[in-house]
Amino acid sequence: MEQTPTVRRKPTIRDVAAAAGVSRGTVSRVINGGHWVSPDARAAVEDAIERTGYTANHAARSLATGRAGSLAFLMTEPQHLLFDDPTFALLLRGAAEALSKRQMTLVLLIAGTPAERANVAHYVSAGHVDGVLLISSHEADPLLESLMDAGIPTVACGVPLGHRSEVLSVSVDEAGSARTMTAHLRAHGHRRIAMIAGPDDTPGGRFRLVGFRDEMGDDFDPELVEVGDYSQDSGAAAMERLLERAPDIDAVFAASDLMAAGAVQTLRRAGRRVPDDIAVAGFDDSGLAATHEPPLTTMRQPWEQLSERMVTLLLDAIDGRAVEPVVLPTTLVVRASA
Amino acid sequence: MEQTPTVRRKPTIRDVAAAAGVSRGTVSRVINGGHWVSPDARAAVEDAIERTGYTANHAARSLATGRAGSLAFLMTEPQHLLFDDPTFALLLRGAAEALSKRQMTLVLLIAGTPAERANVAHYVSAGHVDGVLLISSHEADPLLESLMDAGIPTVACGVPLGHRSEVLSVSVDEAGSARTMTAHLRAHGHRRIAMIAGPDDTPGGRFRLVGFRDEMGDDFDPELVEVGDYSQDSGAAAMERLLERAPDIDAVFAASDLMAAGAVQTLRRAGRRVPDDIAVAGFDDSGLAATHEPPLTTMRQPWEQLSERMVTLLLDAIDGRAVEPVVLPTTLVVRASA
DNA sequence: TCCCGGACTGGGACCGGTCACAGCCTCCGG
DNA sequence: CCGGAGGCTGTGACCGGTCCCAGTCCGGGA
Repeated sequence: MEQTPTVRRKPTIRDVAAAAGVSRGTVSRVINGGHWVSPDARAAVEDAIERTGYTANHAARSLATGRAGSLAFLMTEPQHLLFDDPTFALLLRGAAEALSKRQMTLVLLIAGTPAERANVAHYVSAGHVDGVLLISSHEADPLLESLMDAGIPTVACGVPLGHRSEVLSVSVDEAGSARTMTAHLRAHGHRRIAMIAGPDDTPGGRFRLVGFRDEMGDDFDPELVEVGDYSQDSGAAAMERLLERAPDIDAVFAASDLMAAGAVQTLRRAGRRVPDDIAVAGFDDSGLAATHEPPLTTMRQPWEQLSERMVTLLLDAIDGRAVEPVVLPTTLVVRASA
Repeated sequence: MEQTPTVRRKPTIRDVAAAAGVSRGTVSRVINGGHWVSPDARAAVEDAIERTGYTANHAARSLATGRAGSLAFLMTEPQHLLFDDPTFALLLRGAAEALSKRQMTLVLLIAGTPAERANVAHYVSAGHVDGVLLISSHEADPLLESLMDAGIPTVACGVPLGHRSEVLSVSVDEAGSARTMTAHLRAHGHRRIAMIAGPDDTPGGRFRLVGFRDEMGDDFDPELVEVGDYSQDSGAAAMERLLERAPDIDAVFAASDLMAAGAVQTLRRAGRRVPDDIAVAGFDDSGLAATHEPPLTTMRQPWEQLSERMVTLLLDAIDGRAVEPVVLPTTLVVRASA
């Protein structure tokens, strides 16, 4: 008789039970906290787990408990932003770490194309994930709407515009942050302050502009506002338009560090020195702000907190605990550019 | 009698079967390709799926088939690289898209701390994923070793150093690329060419230097080599050391765009103009190369192909098809800096 | 007319866990 | 000596699919 090669199967909970001389139930109890288990049994099971090299089967557990043990990190921005904008990476990393602490995992979903967007809700319902971390939604995003209709626990990054108010979100105080930065610029004697705002259909685009306008008060001049899409190129282009229209501006507040970098690029080409001739301020305190030439004065978003709070909020919502949107403060970081 | 709120359960395959008037087996067959199913039955099932809003339960399928339907994107670099280096984002996005085409998902794993690294192999065995895309391994990485020991299909990005040769990988022709760039610099009349190499325990660090040295031939001067860790700061620091040691260099070849950017920063501070006084070349053609001031001459890595090939290679390995490591070509992108 | 094979279908067993319940033992109070 | 309460344990049912085998139906060749 020939010896079968014995393709050693992965040990299951039954193997562990047999090895420990107890039942499946007891093993399960030990694995999940271990209440109502005698010290002897617990020791035997732990020993058996060690000996057999047992690892719980995730799919089986998922099936039995009805929970996936993972969350989706859903990005809906057009592609170029993902690999240009360092803030996404910050959020992603933070979320992954927050989850790994909890023995859960992050599933990355990119819904850039309309086709991809269309089946995200469907896909998410398939039980892949317990909830969704929605990154950067534009106004009245149908995707968010369909997630909510499907009853999928969702937490947005930034207050989603144009939705029923119950949408959960973690955001920063956009308007207040913009007021702080504007006040900083005014305190340094700048009067002709321009703003390169973000898209009006994003919270950062809309409310940072609101804060800027409020703080400027009577000095606010709509001529000095241009809009970009947060990218460096759009900042450079906006700066060109501003310079053409109002060559006398003495400060620029951009709604993202990338746009600020673009503005500096344009200004340099135009022969203006930063900050001597014109001050430039950004927003985000993304990685590039500190290494930029000159280093950017900016509003620091609390990235670690943002992702951590998004995760806790979402998990609370999933577990049915009482939850409400979170607003975090930002801090002014003064560097050389303004 | 009170009306129970009817918490409508998600429809299962049995509900569909009942609605279509067929058996579970037939429904399952329709879902999976639909061979050996009569046109009538197929139509009835498809209609029933539509009506009931059925979505396959991923965990159940996973349990029955023994496949997770997802791959891990495992990053082992120290944290700061993730959010500084845009190349990671490129790979990540490419991999996510390649998988979404195949109805699979990407699970993001970050094993930065030793503790995290320690249980990755254990974790991966839990059945979360079918295989691992390993990003950026340093020499003789014990993590890779334990993944291989555990029999987990793994594909590395870049040829892992210090391992048995059977490790699957997708990489670019590092040495050849470096020769191409070096030849380009020499063709433009540069003779005192310095190199800012990557860490010697990474393939990009080691083999790009090899290519540089080979191409330089007798003109190679070990004095003109400095090592960075691919980050912008390290490039700036390396450039400082080079300038101090050999003020007469007329070109610098950095093993990453970020380090090239750092070098330009240092050169600018030192009052040297790029490219007039000194040429600077990078590597990667990451997003920043084109928008950099001046735009960077660099070697373009075929990012989309890299991630796509990593995924196909890994899936082939998982399915037990014959596979071997892949090496892709790079292309020289000439911009203003060199 | 019978038999056979191919197309199609139904249903039991199974994947590896969790959960709820029943049962056991032991100890204590009445 | 009995009843009962706790602490602990074992077991059957179940989660929602897939797989595979047995069976039905039907048409065509002998």
